[in-house]
Amino acid sequence: MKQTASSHNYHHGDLYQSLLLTATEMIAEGGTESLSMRKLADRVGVSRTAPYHHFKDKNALLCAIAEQGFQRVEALLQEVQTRESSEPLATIFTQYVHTYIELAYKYREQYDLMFGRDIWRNGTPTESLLNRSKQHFKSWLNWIEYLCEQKVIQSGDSVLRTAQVYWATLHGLCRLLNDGIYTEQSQLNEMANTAVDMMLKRQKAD
Amino acid sequence: MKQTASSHNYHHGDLYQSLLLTATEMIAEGGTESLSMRKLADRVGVSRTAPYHHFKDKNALLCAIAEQGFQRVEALLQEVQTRESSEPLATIFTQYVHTYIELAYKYREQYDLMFGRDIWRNGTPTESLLNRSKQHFKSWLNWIEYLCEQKVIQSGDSVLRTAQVYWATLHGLCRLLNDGIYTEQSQLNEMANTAVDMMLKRQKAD
DNA sequence: CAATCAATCTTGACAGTGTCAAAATATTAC
DNA sequence: GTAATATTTTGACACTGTCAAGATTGATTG
Repeated sequence: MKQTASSHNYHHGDLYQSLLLTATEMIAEGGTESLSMRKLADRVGVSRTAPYHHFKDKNALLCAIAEQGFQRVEALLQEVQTRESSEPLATIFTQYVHTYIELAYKYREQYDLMFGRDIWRNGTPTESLLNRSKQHFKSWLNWIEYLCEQKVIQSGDSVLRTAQVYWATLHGLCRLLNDGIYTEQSQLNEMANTAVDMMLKRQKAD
Repeated sequence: MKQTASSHNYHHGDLYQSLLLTATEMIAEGGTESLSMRKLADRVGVSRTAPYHHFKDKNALLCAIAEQGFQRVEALLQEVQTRESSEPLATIFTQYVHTYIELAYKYREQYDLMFGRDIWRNGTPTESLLNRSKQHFKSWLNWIEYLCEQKVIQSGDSVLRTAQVYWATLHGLCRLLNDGIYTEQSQLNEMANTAVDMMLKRQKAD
């Protein structure tokens, strides 16, 4: 009973990709909680336990999705640095902050997953995810170092601490937005500007 | 079959308080996830559904616990303001930041609950919790306003935005710590200092 | 004191969850 | 074609939140 069309009889073909894609969709729709292995399997058209041959765990699946999120923010960071020739650094930094927040909001559920308890407290992050997240912070640190050298942003005693605090600020803003504590996005744009003002090196101070 | 001792035969006495207390303990031990209504009931020595006569929901129970957390931070904020006569404002502010972070770490699981998805996304915050959290931010805002007036901390265009961004920074730091992204507390003390430096009004700037 | 009522607690039940073990099926290698 | 391997399925288990109906108690009447 073989079908010439490459459709789903028994072996699905590329279940791995299908699972990853559909799971990402489901999370985008209703958050991590609305994603159950069983519903996912259903939606992909496969039995309950089939996913377990492609992902060891639900945790592993979540890590894979989070990893894609980190790829995205890393890509943004890289891309933004290529604009250096055409724009002043302060402008680029400002743009980055705004875009980061926009991304975190657009993919809010995935963002929550990336930094949330599901992975970092309940589950255990995959080696792969761990590497990618560390790598991303390293990229951020490098950029901040560069911006400090160029006297674009204000730095305290240690550049490392500065990078940490600035990222904490950025992350804090995103969480505020995502957790619905300040729901209005208009407010958040202003907040982002205030934050940027705080970070940028001032020309003069009275 | 009545017992003279006031112990648990059928009516427990003050189940409400017992539940609240035990649930808080369980959360402190293993986070929100390790708290199930059934295990809680077991531990208190009562049947599965008994808690439902004192808390409408698991959500309601969580909200009650979160509310206690807000009471604690509100108390800290109030207490800190009484020190004004004996210490300079900048010192008080610095102390507050450090204490806030310490509290958030000491009661990390409860802190996560206070600002986490469980309540603000999955569940729906109780009216009572909503009021208390709004009230607390108002207190914070008032204090920041005062500190701005006294030229103790740096302010951007809007005091409201400043209060929001500063709180976001503080909150971001706590999450970094609590989510185990920067596990070492020594680092966090330095980070707190860097953050405070960023907020305090500088005497001179070059 | 006895009887009623409301508060409180229990048992039973249902649908849902993650995931393990064993069996079934398809694909690939020889 | 047969054997080995990869993939999928069915069955099962322990766990979850919570609803409905019944049991037990303490308080409130007469």
